[in-house]
Amino acid sequence: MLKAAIENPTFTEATELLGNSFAKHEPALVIGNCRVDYEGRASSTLEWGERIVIVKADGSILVHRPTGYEPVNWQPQGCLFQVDMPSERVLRIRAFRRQPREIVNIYFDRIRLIFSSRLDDSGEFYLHVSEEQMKDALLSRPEMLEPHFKPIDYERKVEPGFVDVYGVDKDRNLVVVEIKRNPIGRDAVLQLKRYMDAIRRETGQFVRGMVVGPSLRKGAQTLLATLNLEFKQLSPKKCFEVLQARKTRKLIEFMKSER
Amino acid sequence: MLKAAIENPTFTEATELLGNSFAKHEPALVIGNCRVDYEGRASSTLEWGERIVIVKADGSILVHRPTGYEPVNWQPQGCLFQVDMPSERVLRIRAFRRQPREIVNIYFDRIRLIFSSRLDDSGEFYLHVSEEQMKDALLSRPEMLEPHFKPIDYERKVEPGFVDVYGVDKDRNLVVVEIKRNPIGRDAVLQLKRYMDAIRRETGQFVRGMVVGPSLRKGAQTLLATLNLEFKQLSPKKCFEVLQARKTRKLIEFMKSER
DNA sequence: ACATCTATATCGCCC
DNA sequence: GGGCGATGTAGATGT
Repeated sequence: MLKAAIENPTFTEATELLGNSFAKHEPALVIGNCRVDYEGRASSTLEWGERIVIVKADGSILVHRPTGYEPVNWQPQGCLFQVDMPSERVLRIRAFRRQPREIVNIYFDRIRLIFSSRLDDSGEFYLHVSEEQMKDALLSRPEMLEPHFKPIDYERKVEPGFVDVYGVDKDRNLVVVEIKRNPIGRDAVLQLKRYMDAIRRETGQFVRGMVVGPSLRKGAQTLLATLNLEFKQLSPKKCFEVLQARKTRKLIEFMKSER
Repeated sequence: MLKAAIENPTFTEATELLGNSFAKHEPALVIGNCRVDYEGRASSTLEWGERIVIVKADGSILVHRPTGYEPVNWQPQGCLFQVDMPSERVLRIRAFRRQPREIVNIYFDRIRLIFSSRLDDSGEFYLHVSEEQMKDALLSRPEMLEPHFKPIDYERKVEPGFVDVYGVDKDRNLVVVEIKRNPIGRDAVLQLKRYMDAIRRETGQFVRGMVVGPSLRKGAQTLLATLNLEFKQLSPKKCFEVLQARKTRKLIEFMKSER
């Protein structure tokens, strides 16, 4: 049984551990004194120094210096790794990538630490300004949609699904709003159209339709014009700020009431 | 004396090692089961899983999952670190940044490996462009040589070898260009002279000669003046930037078809 | 596969 | 410090 971590391993130990790691597509980590060559779209050399090298399960590799957010050398996922000893005193890690054809060679003359183990990471990652939260932000500040817009209802059930936000404009026209967190495509526009048709059938009134999101995708622009619908730019960032402001306002009110 | 690396440390050991590391602004590395919260321009949560955390000397921090080129959470350089134990079973690393105000909190419930040590890395990093690529860049943007310069051919065969670039200036004088990636020495100047002589014999016309490269070495300067030749400064970095514009390919294909 | 757009982009340069 | 541009950008999404 191989140990997961070895401090100051011999090159033979390191070669064995890394070879095994690459074969099993397990992540690995090497800290040591190394030199790095890159050749591909551009080419680079990095002279001797102590760095942290991370080899990942998906075939990506990162070389990190002791400072700086960005890796000094890297290879995105999908490349092939090799480990060998060009001489008794050197261990080489080779990361090869096709399309574009690029190679990163890392030569170690001293290894301080080597670690290799399966890492069990199935935890979900959430970026918090969801479509739901964007809706909350818009309800909290309806004037972000347009001046004098008044929301009547949200997540209103109609034939094909739920209307995100539903309200009236300054001329008392009904407005149906479809919110998207990501750039708006043709599908979102057609979804809005279906909701509008349902609301029009239900009320018998003229209905304005608006898609709200960070930006418009190529095809959506023309489709909007064709269907005579509108677009209002609203970024998750802006919504995040609105929600933050509301949270602090509520906190202040709460503190006042407790006083 | 603290060890640089500890496998399966207790939280007390880890807190001590990391506290020491942060105080001395030394890089540190933690591998373990953790949960991550981010709050700032946006906000995010990452649920439990095994990851690699790198804390750097300049106040940057990276949280890497076992796959993917990019860190799942991070903080750029210049933030403040804290380590503590909110409970006996949890170790927290806190990375705080002002402007924009952002916080990353990492909670570990198990630490597989911890490493902390000064890393000695003073090695230079060079981003290269080959002589060939410099030629491509010059063909792509001939005005970099001088205004109104028009290339006619490249790698043209003459008696002693291949002329890098061959063209005409705004007064229709022939121009022979010799490109070097490294500082230009006497040898490169003499090489250019031989090419010029060959072209002059071939065409019977007056020929201007120019060496192009990042800089001139001592002896080359005087030799250039003696032979009445010219030097144009052009760095590999500049060429690299031009090549990124990607106009090169089209021009070369055009010239190939015209040759 | 290729083009286009986003990013907690980061990083550098200039003002 | 703010604005703009480059990045071996990487990564996602639509064609």
